[in-house]
Amino acid sequence: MIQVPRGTADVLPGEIELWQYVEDKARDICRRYNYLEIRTPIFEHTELFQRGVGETTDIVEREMYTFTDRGDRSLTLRPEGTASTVRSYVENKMYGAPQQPTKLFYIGPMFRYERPQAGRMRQFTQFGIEAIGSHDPAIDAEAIALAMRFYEELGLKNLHVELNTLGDMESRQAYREALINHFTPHIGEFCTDCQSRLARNPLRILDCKKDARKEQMATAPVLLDYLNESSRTYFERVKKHLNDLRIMYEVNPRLVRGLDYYTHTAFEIMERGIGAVSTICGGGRYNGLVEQIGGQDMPGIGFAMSIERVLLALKTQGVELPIEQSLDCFLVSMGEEADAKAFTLMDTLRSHGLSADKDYLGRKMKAQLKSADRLQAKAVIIVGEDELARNVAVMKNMTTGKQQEVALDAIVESVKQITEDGR
RNA sequence: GCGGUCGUGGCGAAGUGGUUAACGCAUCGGAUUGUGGCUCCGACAUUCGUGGGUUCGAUUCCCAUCGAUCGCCCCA
Repeated sequence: MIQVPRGTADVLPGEIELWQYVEDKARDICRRYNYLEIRTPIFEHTELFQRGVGETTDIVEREMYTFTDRGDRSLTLRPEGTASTVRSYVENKMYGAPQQPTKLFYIGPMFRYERPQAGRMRQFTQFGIEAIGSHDPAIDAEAIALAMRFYEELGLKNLHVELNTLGDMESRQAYREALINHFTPHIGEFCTDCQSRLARNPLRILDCKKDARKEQMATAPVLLDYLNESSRTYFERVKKHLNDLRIMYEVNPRLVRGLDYYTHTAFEIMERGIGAVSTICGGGRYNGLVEQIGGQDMPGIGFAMSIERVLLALKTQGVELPIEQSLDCFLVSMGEEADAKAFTLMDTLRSHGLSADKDYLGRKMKAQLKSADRLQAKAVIIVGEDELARNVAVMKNMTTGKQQEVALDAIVESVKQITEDGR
């Protein structure tokens, strides 16, 4: 038997309704915050991610689905959405549009070659936003507010925002060097992971659980001391805007996001209980990225969240989304002629906007009623030979169980009456 | 990339080196010859992820492989 590839999954009827609800909610929230949807290709030139995400990141070093096409081009299934969005922004000269900043959102599949576990798939779906072209700290706060409102309206609780600043490029660079100088003399005592982090991303060493008690950890330089004045005030203003919006957050100086392009604001939204991974949303500011990808020097901020993890969080929190799926009308028929009549009646109902179905397995009346019940049909129309002869049908209200004869040319109204009663 | 656990009908789940692989749910049929949700009766795996090995014999033991799951790394 051929199975789905590892780390991928089918979303079947019964679950797809949850996806649709969550995606509809995302689109509605974005509409209110005036972010417009963009769809970019699912694969891009490999170079885009190498430059955009960063050569030394785990994503680029070991997680990309890269292949060569028949034209000998190196292409990669997108591992995240920001690089593609920024590429499109530059390529389509969106910076020239009259309305700035450019505020975009996307929902779509991303791909990373990893060992699957709870909340981590090789193909997963991200909902993300990007605001490109503004230095205003308020827009950083807006991004976080948008995400939080989205969760709130879905019914998620007990989320917390972790916030940090990485400073501008200058501050970040200075801090990075300070860390390297600090750890290098003792790196032999650290775990192998940390040893590799030293060159790649020394900020990550601070995050290590194994080496957390080492003396060098306690004495390590603190990022705050390396922030220049403008980076510091920027962070203060982001926090003030969040306070103004009454969004609770916790400053976590150890929050270091893995992608190379982040500057200034970095944040994660966490939810305990969806497995080993509790980050439901991650984002931050990327002031160097647009230029890195070949555009002008334009600031940007965005976040991405995985729909899979949102769904997991909803499940672990026991949130019931208001999804109703029921059929307006099920047609039950006995005999060949009546069956043909039911078929055309059904078509009439459908043409009037009602949902309707019938049996196609030649089953008995009892079984047909059972189908109607299982489909949660609000109304059932029963047509047999003698009703047919008199141009009527039995109209049954499945909620009350009551039934009465109705003229065939009045069934649309009759079904509508029943479906509207149910509301 | 590393480590743990697991893989029996549509789903859940027992089981044993030896000639019939429990049970529950679901499904279908009947009791109820034109009426659902309850009840009762009946039907439903030549087969135990796949491939190979050990054995007189394997679903049960061994190896490999694929997959699931949990954790590490990292991330959404």
